[in-house]
Amino acid sequence: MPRINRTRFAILGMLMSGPRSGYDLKKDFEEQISNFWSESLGQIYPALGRLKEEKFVSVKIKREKGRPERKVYRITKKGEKAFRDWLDLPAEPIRWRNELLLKVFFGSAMEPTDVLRHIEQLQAAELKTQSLYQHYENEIETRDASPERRLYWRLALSSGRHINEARLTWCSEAINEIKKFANKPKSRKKKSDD
Amino acid sequence: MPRINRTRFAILGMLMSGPRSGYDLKKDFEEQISNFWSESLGQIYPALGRLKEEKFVSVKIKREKGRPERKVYRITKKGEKAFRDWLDLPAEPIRWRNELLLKVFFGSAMEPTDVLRHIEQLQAAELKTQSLYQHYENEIETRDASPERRLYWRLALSSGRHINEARLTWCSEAINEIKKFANKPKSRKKKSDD
DNA sequence: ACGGCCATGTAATCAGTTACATGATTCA
DNA sequence: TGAATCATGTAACTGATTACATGGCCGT
Repeated sequence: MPRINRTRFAILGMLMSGPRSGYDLKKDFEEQISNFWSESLGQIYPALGRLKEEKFVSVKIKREKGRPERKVYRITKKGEKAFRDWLDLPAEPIRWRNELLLKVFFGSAMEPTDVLRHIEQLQAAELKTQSLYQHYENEIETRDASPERRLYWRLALSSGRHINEARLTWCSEAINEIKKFANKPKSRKKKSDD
Repeated sequence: MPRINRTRFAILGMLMSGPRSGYDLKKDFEEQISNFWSESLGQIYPALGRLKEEKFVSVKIKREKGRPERKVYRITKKGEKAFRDWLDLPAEPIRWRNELLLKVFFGSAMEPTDVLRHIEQLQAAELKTQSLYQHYENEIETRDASPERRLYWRLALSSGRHINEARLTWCSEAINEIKKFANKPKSRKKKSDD
């Protein structure tokens, strides 16, 4: 069966909380859900065009002095129906493609120190992400949205925080295990120059 | 900059531990790393063709009675070099696209019970995955591989286990929070027929 | 003057899945 | 005989990113 196009529904979902331009949508995706979703402008603009043709959205051109022209899209009744129908469908499981784990899996083709380097890079990135979460959580509370919308926003964010913590835990464990392995004299290969 | 083709390196990595056919590769991807990687035959066969042209692999046709002809690929010195060069590069961060979280984020367009249904579906799937991990972990020990290869195999697997646990924790928390919200009389909408 | 942001869009390319096409063997 | 597995490949299509193209405004 053909896969459904999620970009369309991500856009419709955003338009549910008010009309926006393509450019606005891109910013909202990044500011609100970059944690688990991303769309490029190269997808957003064509998708908006198709949604327009199908009458899932309507457009109004807004001119404001001192700014370029903007095409502001508003979801229609027909669009809302389509969006709710999609919401009802079970979510498709994600397909993982994790390059770091692939490299770790092939780790025996490297020196242990090289594997450690890779994991430490992930660890550094995850620590950065971790420090962002507190910031995001505070920001939700400053947004003008209903308690219900805040609840779901918080839940989506907390999912990211849990995964982030899990990755950090794994990094520590993996680093320990690799060091333990590398220090066993029996298992070291050539290069005994230490 | 152009993205690098990871399929090629996933294949080369598999060939590092012995020659295989395209069909074998597909099975190995599924049995060993489906946890964080997947390749379809529609990608494997063309990729093998290109790797052959570039002299990263060599081919031998194997005929065994009672079985169709197989093309068995072996990594060359040149291929090993290319593989190690790729291993050295830092891994690119994964692009998340999580349809379930997208639906949860848009949860205020549904009844809380519908959001709960989605999360419970994820929970059921993750519980299934959880029960698979013990099985996989036992299997690693039965495989004919060096302690080093087993270590990295175990680490790649344990990453999945940590993420799985994190998702299950999140599911429980999310279910609780949504139920708490839905039971607050103030925040319920129409449909007071209970 | 130049960089950065606002704003829209198209084209080229790559990545990836599914369907199509073929054909042998084995087992029920 | 018909389904399942082994085995290889191509074609069609969808998905997604990046580069290209255009142009105005604002601040330094």
